[in-house]
Amino acid sequence: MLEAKLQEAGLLKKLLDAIKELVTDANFDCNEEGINLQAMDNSHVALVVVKMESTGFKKYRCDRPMPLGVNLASLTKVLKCAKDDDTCTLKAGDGLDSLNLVYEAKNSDRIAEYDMKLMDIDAEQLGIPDTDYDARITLPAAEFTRIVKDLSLLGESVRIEVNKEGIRFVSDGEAANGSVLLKPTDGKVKIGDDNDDEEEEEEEKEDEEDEDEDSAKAKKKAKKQKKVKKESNDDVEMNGDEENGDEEFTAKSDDEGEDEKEDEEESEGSSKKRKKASSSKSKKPAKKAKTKKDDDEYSGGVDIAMNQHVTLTFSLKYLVNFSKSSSLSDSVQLMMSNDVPLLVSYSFESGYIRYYLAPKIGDD
Amino acid sequence: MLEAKLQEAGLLKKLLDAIKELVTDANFDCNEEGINLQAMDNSHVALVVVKMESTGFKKYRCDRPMPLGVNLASLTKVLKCAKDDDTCTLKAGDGLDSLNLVYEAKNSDRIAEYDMKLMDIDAEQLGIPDTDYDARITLPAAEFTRIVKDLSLLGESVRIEVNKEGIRFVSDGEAANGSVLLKPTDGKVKIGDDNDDEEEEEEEKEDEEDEDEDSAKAKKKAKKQKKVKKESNDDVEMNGDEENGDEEFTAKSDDEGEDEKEDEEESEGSSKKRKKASSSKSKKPAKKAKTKKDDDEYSGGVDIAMNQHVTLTFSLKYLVNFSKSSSLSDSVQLMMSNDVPLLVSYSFESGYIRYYLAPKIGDD
DNA sequence: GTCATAAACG
DNA sequence: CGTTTATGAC
Repeated sequence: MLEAKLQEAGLLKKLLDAIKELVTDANFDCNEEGINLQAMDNSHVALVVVKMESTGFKKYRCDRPMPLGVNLASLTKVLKCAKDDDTCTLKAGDGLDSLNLVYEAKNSDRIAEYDMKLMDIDAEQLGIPDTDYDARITLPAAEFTRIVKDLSLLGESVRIEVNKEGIRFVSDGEAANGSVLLKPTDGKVKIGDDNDDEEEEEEEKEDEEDEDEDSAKAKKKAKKQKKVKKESNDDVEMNGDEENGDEEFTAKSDDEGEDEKEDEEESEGSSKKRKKASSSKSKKPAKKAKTKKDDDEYSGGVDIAMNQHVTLTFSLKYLVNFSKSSSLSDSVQLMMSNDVPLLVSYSFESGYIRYYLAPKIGDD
Repeated sequence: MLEAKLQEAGLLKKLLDAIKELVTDANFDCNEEGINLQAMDNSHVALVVVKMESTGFKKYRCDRPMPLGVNLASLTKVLKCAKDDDTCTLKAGDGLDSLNLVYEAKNSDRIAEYDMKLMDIDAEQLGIPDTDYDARITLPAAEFTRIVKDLSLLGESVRIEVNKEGIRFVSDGEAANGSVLLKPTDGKVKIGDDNDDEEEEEEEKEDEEDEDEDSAKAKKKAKKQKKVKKESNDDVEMNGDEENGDEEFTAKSDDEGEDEKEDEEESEGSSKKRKKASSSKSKKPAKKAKTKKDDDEYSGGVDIAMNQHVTLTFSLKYLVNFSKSSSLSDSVQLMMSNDVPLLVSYSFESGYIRYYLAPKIGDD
């Protein structure tokens, strides 16, 4: 049995607005820790992951894991019937095939109740590799939206380049080419170990990257992990030691709604520190508090950390779609490594929405 | 000859916006008391009645009754040429087949003049029964709009239930069912005689409703009439004694533009008080002042008075259409009796727009 | 306010 | 089936 009371229906509305054009049906996997959603987009090109932690709810109770198969168009309609500041209580019985939503207006006698049919969705859950990203960029969500929208007017794709200058978005179109460069607000691209206090190391890194990246990386790994974790502004880890770090999503057949955690458990064994850091992300109150703090404190600037130059090309159509999530957060993080899917992450209080998009091959 | 000067062209614009999608052509029946419009919607399911009392005009003169046959699309176009705060003077000559409109900007030398062709409309005037409604609900117009729009996302029809809890709107759709309950703002559904000062009678009523409604009603009729009239916040009578109360519209062949008044004269004879109250509504300055006062004073709450439980089902499409009139008033009144057309009424200074909609039979 | 899509109409 | 019209997105 699930009973989850959200203080503001608006959060759910925004989440659905963000994903409903990408995904038609998806399981809301509810368990005691919260609600997770994971789905490939309709054309099976992008992966959407939503997490709403139980602590983000005013009331939360879920006795046992329940995958709630939802048609997102239906849920969107039902949520349209809520005002943003209504409270929203989700209820689902163990054996029932419907989701009950109750909206209560803040200071009013209006109570609206909806019952939405659920469906069985054959969820091919994907294992999300816990990638070592070579570049992490935090920028204002509105800035990202603006850039991808602008460039989408010119061409189909955008090449994103991260180097010590900053991050550059380049689109070549029929009629015009466009290039947008964002420099880090503090003027410094945090290089290598993500530590801008050690300037000499920064220099060292720059040289290495252009010649012998792998050895440089290997050499710095252990240090990087700690430092990135310690000072980064975000929930997404920039580095890890797993050998599967650069692989694409691997299909899994289970349906247990704790995929991310399980992935970590399955694939990790080499680094105790990483494992701890990684799983704390999805469970520990300490981490949640940090997320909230980050959002509240986000200053509107551009922050760039990288281990090596990254250049990737993506379909703008998808990035534009992802950028709809900017209603959920002031900032967005881009995580990139060469030849690895881009991770676009919007964090909100007690949760996040993340998108993974495979790069185009070649440089079309 | 008609000459009617409206202080604000905006009023006419709003009225046309409200009905132009429901009705294509209609007679503006002008007489010395004002301008009335009465028309079935294009699919002959709903009835629209508009009244603009002469006192609502800055200048008003109409020597003899004139039905002005107007294509509403044309009039809408012509009215688009006026600014909302322009004055608008309507002129029509006795023998002429056109309507002259003059717009004068408030503090300007701009005078615009339009002539619109009139047409002969074979108006089958309908006699509107002066129904005894068993439930009267006053609610914020925006709330009503919101509810019917929301529910129209889910299904075609809405079942409206009025009972001592409040008013409930229920829609069953393919993907989801919805139910919105509005409780009266003061917490009390005024039951039976509409008098909430007599609590013990309220209790008594509640019991009666569930068992022997007719006798209870009969017993209380005389008192109800007075009290409802006295304290109700609206222009629409909730109760009356006529035997034609529960009949549907009856077609009339005349075309004289004073239908409502004539109806009253024709059908009433039993209750002097009612007649007086009813006709004063459309004529006396005292009543107009009250209407205005009501609008000004409307507090935004939900007020419910009922004699017995009412449950009716309506097509949401029409209710959504009706709710476009909310630009004309902050509040809307719903008047309902079982098996009788719903009356939806928006009052504005010196006039109103009303819609009648027959309930669906069965409960589909 | 304009545009694009979706429903309604002929 | 094409046209027209209403409604929602930008």
